[in-house]
This record gives sequence, structure tokens and C-alpha cells, in this order.
Amino acid sequence: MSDEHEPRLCDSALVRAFDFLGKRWNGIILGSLLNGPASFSELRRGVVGISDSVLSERLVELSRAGLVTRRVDEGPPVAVSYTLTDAGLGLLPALRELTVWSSANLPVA
Amino acid sequence: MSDEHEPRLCDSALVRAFDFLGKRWNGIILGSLLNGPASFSELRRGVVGISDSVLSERLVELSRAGLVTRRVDEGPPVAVSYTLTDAGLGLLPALRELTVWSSANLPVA
DNA sequence: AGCGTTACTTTGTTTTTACTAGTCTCTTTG
DNA sequence: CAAAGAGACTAGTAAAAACAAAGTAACGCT
Repeated sequence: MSDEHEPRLCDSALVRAFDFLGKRWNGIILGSLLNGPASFSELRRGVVGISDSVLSERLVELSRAGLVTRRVDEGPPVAVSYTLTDAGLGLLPALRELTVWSSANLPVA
Repeated sequence: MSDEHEPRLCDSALVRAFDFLGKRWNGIILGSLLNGPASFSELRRGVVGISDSVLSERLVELSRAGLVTRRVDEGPPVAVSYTLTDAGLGLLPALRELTVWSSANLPVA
């Protein structure tokens, strides 16, 4: 019994990547933040279709994962802004490839 | 009122990409198929944690999207194999970038 | 005949995700 | 100054997705 026909296992690093990116909205939130820091309501407008509560939840997750930073500017008009960390910025090449692929292979409709 | 401070909109091609990749399992299924064609049960073994019904559903979706092909070999021992189409194969560079990023930025734990 | 494998489909439950409202702190407007 | 609005969330509940387990059906192995 030496013929362990190895299962067509997906690379474990890729599996870890999709723990995040395979959850709805996460990829789009990160993609929006690639254009620079944004506030909660800017993100809500940029990520079309997301609800307040889900956006809030996702931002907590992404912060805990070390991909985005939440910075609070005690104004007085208290302003919160979300920024990509270096780890988050590192996604740029991957998301660019994804964009290229999508343009070439996914119909606009 | 010309100062429409443009919403930090995410690129629409990227949004379309995450219509697929932002659904649980899709990225991992496609990643598994990058290693070559596989049968239903090979995929079930390769995509750790997925259930039969969801795998079945996802394969139909991916077929309809033109990313994978379902080929039936009427044996007699009837065998079904799933393969990436050219569109699916086009994901290779993006998934490779994602793997690199994940290795560098996501903790193994 | 009886058990195992492939390839799914069906059913019922649990987990996720989403939507609607509401809170609280300022800021702007009359 | 009071009312209305924006920003940043939180809570409660409803809808959607995923899961596990079982069932179906055709074949192969012993």
C-alpha cells in the first residue's frame, strides 16, 4: 500500500489566504483601501451593497488579522480612519493580477 | 456642488472577481484544479472540510461561469472529471501571487 | 450476496450574513 | 438655543448559505 494517490490538495498558504478572501466583502474592502485610507462612511459608500453591521464586523476582523489599522483622531469631531498595514498593502500585486484576469475572463454583465 | 468627493470605489473588475472568489470554497476548488483534472471524490478529499452538497453546487456554478468543464467518460465504470477551462487557468498568476502573499503575511496558526 | 466506491441529491439543522432600527456624539442651520 | 444631520457604530431579528447525515443508483471485488 505505498500508492497513496496524493489527494489534489490545494496549497495550504492559499487555503489560509481564502480564509479571508473567501468571505464575502473582505476582498472588496481591501481593494477599496488600496486607494488610500478611508473612513467608515466612505467605505460604506465605496463598497456598494454592504450593510453597516457587516462592514463594522469585517473591519474588526481585518484589524485583528493585522491587515488594516483603525486610527482614531479625537477631533473634537472624532474621526476614525482605516488604513492598510504593510501586510495589507502586500496584497496589491495579487489584486492587480485578479483585476487583469477578471477583465479578460469575466463578462461585464 | 462640483466637489463630488469620489467614493473610494473598488475597481469594478475586482468586484466581479470577488463575486466568485468571495464565496466560500470557490478559490480553493479552483486552486485544487490547478494541479490538473480531478474527479468529484478527489476534490472532496482535496478541499478539506467541504460538504458534498456544497461541492456539487459550486461545481455547477463554476461550470456555468465557464471556469471549469465537466467531462463524463461513459466507462462502463462511468467517470466524471473536472478540468479548468482556459479562463480558469488564467487565474494561475493571481493565485500564485496570493500564495506568496499568504506565506509572507498570514501566520500559519 | 454483501461490502465498498463513485457521484451525486435530499432533508433537516446550524451557522452566516443581511437588513432595519436605534444609540450617542458632535456639527451645522435657522 | 433647538432641531436636523452626519459619522460611527450596536442590537435584534430575518433570510440565506453551509453542514452533516442519509438515500439513490450503477458498478467492482471477493
